[in-house]
Amino acid sequence: MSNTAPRTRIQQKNRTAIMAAGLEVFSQFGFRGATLDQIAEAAGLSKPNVLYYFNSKEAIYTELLTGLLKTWLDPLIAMDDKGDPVEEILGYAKRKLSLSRDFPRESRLFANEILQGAPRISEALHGELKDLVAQKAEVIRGWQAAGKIADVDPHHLIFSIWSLTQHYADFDVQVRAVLPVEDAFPGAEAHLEYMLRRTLAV
Amino acid sequence: MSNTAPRTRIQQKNRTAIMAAGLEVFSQFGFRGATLDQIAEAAGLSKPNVLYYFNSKEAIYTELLTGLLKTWLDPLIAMDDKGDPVEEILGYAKRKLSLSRDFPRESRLFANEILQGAPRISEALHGELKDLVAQKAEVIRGWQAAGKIADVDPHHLIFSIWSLTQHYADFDVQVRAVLPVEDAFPGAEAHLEYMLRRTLAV
DNA sequence: ACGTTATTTGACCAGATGGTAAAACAGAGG
DNA sequence: CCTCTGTTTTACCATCTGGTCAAATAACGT
Repeated sequence: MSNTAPRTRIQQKNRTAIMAAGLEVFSQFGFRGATLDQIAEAAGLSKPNVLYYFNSKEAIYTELLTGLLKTWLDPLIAMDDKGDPVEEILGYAKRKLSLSRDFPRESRLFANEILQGAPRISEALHGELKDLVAQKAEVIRGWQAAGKIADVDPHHLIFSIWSLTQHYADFDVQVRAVLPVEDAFPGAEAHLEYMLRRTLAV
Repeated sequence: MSNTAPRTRIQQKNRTAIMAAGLEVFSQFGFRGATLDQIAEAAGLSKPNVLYYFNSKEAIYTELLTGLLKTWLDPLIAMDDKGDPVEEILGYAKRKLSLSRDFPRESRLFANEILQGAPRISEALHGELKDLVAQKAEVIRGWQAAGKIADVDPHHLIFSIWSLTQHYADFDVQVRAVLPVEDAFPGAEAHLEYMLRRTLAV
């Protein structure tokens, strides 16, 4: 029943509700810490009813995860080797930061999976992700060879963008606890832009 | 039995073994995902024997967590307002990166706790941590007023150091999957130093 | 060697957890 | 009204989980 094409309207609705509930619960407790009862309650369904739409707890989780990966890679894919180097990299970083602002639970779900050793996604990490990063690292090296940006290690540059942006979603409660202002994102974006412009300047 | 002062040598040994096992298991699965059986097995003890030394699963966890917090704050405490600003900040960042290299499980345990909403440590976040950061932010503002470093938001500067350094411990499997070299840390340190020097330069 | 204390074990328990089976129910088409 | 398909519920199960208890065993001081 966990196929891709939902038939009826009610299936559509309930599958969506379960996915939303799963996102909420898995992102907070990780795969092992989350329970079907929690998910069922959050979705407003009974547990067996949830299992009518998804074969298992794991089916919900993996479907969430794979759906996520695409969203997570898209901003990097959009980085264009024909654009202005600094603006392309900055644009990528800002898109990534927007993801943290608009989809914090998705970010935390992903973070949880990686933290726990990525048992259900390591294949994609060694495949899709590695390839994409390698390809974009080449683009960055091209820009560096042309003298357009400073000579920093492309992989670590990408890591630094990941970490700087995801931090505001994944460590949200810490940021909130420490920061004297309500909304962290305006300051975060300004700081991110400043750091990156300075780092990339030739 | 979860007091601070272990009496006999055998208590010392077993409590240490349990803490080590707890660190291993909790850092991988988070509090809810970890089980006493896993911890007991990792410690080479029976489950009731573990509970002879610690009253509960939670007792192990909280003792780990509080012990950790100190280790985590020390590098920031050591940042001296009387030293050279750039070198002080860089020194802090490097000490933090060393923690990620030498104590990755501790970092992941902490990350797991924050990710899951920090239910058992939010008090410390709003107290000790917030105060310490506020105090060091003042130090940084002092350096900026004296024209020694660039005018970046002190809080976000600290966040960026946290995220850049912890990334290599918390997202270890991702870094390993993507990076074409074995050891990420030499490159990470060089990149971190480069970024920070450029960011802080007046 | 002996009694006392510290440690370890095996048996056990109540509740939670992922999952199943079958019956009850709802809705659409004839 | 009836049947067929899709949906939901009730009752249930095996296993796991955190934790307890009392008995067995090891250490230790004398």
